[in-house]
Amino acid sequence: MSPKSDPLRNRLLAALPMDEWQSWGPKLEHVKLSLGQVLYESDCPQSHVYFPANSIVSLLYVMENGASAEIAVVGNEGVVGISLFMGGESTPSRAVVQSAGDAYRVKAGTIKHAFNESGPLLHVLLRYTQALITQMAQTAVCNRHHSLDQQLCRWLLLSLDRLEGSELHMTQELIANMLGVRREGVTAAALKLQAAGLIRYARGRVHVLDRAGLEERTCECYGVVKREYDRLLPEKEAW
Amino acid sequence: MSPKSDPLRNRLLAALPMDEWQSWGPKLEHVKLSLGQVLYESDCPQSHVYFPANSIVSLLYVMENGASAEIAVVGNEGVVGISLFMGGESTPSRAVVQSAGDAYRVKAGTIKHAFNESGPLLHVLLRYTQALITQMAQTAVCNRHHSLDQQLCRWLLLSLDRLEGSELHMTQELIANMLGVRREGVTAAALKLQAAGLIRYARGRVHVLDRAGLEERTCECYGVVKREYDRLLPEKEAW
DNA sequence: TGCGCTATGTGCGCTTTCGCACATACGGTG
DNA sequence: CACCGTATGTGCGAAAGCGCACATAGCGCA
Repeated sequence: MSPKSDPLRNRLLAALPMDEWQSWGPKLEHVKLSLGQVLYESDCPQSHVYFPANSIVSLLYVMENGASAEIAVVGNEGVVGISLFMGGESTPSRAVVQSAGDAYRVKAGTIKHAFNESGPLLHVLLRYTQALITQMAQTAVCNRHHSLDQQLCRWLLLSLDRLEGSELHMTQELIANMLGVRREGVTAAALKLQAAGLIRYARGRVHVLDRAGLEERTCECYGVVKREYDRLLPEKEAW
Repeated sequence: MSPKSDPLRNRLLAALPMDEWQSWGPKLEHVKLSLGQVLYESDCPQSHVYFPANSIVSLLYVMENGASAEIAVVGNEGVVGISLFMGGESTPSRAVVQSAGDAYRVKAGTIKHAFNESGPLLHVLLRYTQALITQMAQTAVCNRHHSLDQQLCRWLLLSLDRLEGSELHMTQELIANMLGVRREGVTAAALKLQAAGLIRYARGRVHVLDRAGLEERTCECYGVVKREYDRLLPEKEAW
């Protein structure tokens, strides 16, 4: 096998024990990735997982207005298309080739089959992990592009979704810590929300009066995260 | 079982099929989480995975200067301590209780044992996923707290690590897209780096002249991500 | 050789957020 | 009920980044 077509150039593949190679080797397809090529589109079913050799792939989130932010980079240390084995099938981000080169890929069905043999707990946890990853990615995007006001709305809604009732026990100081901003900034944003009649608060208690109003005022990030959680972790159905 | 001590309040646990309950039920320990309680500390071995019932836990990254940013929130839809089943054992973030309440936990050894039965490919991919997650988390932190100059250094280094040689084919426009900033901002930052003799560039080609210089100028985020990748995906050793 | 496209450099006013200093106000404790 | 600690409100000037407009400059192709 010539070095140019050696799957071992990918470190994940290289890490597989010899006996695994018996089965995985024949399933790998060598492909050339060209600059700008899109390996998967946001929310679309993915056909393969890609193991880059000397290419680089960017995972990026494209916002409704077209602006974008990179969430992560993948090179020969990794794999593109984790949602296929995480169980979610797709993700709300796009994978674009940032540096042309070689890669190896495996069909979606093949990789999924390998994981379907594992237990139910595994599947539950992996699906959850994918939702969590979406939340992290969206946090990064939101930090970059959206106003403190919008981020506060997002934060309130995400917290509210995880609580019974409509009251949060949380000082502005604490919220500022969570969002990574100044306490004064949170004060200013909270004042606006209160003036708009969306919340009411005092000394470490925040009452959400108008949930729909918050949803209107927040950025798309909240919805993206919410929908991913709902999609990946539905209320009851058997997964 | 009274509602107050019902593990089914956690949606992940609720999603397990009945026959799984036979084995997992007895391994769950009911615990009260109090406000501010730290479930695990950055880079420390984690003793349990926690399934929140009506409590909320924040995952946050604490920077060297003490400033912090929340990476994600976990409530009854999730689990705290994914690194235990991802294979990394620890993560560079901290888990803090944001809203007191009940949770159920399982000993680290128990959960790890359940996963050790699965195949090597699974383990490789899960470990990689954890590294990727760290990169996303750090992106979020970096977007919030660090200057464009530092972020450009981080980006160049992360890309360089994934390439042979010291040249990047990438216009400033493209880099701006990746970082989610204006092209002019990248121009300004690149000029500074060039003036400092760290890089040289022209029309879509960037030569890195002084890698150590970039590492000095970038924020801690690069190092955090790099070390996590090195730790989770070592060059050769059998995992 | 010269034209045109694309990449890069620059100026300017605006907005958001920061850092700091300090004012106010609620509420639990003695 | 008075006090004090903590929570919240406010007013600066400074800095970073944005949006826009436009200037310059290198490379490829006719």
